[in-house]
Amino acid sequence: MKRNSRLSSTLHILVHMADAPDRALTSEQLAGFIHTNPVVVRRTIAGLREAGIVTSSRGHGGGWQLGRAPDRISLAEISAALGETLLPFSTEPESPGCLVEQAVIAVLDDFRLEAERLLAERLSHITLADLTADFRRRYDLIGISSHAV
Amino acid sequence: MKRNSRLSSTLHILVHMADAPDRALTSEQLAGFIHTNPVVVRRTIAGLREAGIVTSSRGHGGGWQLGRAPDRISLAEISAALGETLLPFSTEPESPGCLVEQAVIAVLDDFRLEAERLLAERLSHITLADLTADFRRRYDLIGISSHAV
DNA sequence: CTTCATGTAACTTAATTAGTTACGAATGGC
DNA sequence: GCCATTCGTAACTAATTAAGTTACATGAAG
Repeated sequence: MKRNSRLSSTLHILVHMADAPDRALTSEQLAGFIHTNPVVVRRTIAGLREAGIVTSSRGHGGGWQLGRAPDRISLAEISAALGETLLPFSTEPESPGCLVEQAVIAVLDDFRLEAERLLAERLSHITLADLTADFRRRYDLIGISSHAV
Repeated sequence: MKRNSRLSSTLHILVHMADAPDRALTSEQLAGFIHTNPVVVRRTIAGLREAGIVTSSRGHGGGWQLGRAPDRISLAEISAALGETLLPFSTEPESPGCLVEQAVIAVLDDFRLEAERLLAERLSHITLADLTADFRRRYDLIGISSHAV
């Protein structure tokens, strides 16, 4: 799993879970999808469990399942549950007392606040169901073209 | 200089340059403002020179100056010249051929495209002149309150 | 009571970036 | 011409962060 791909890797995993709603998938299986380690998976999606996006169970037949219907799980919630920041830049003071820095940070924080609100709003309209629908569309297309050839 | 503070550090530097339009500031002086090394400064703002945002000159009296008026330098240009990404997540394929991944990346890239357009648009309306104005406002306020006490 | 699975701590490894040293190339003052 | 100054850049070191790994305790199912 690459450095900044926690969101896409997690979505990948979740779509697989949405695609097998009847059974629990183990961290080992999930790790296989994104070519990583079961422990990394458990660590990564631990926050999703706390947010109710997924549930986990131990022992025989245990593993991971969605906590609710895919159309009620938005990318905004997923991103937040992963603890991801939507904007990459920091605005922590490094020279407290410097008025130039204060001005810079004030403007940047204003922008950040507005931007994060905007991005979260947009992400809240994209659900896991949209992703699985897109996946199925691709799946059907491949099926058709395979027949055609 | 902290890890994700390249944008705010660069803005800090640029406001100082805008505040001294008559003379060139050396990388050493600029480094002092953000508590780092002259070489780090030169490296960081090298891209701004290529973008025409700043100019540099060597030798006696050399150093850095703004390449044009502060009200014609937007945060969008600065951010771009720094090579900063506006969104932090990666969408590079790690399992080429996996339809689930393709669906995830397609949706995420759509979002990214739209989001980057939006953020850049907003950043293009904030100029260095806005930052210096904010700085001067703070400066005057402190002056007044100092007098009052 | 054995097997399978998660939960989590602790450690190792890899990648990235800041910081540093060093030196070459311009530039301007004398 | 020569020297001080300043950038440009390469090469190296150090610090930080996140992934990967190992190990083991906990709990559930048969």
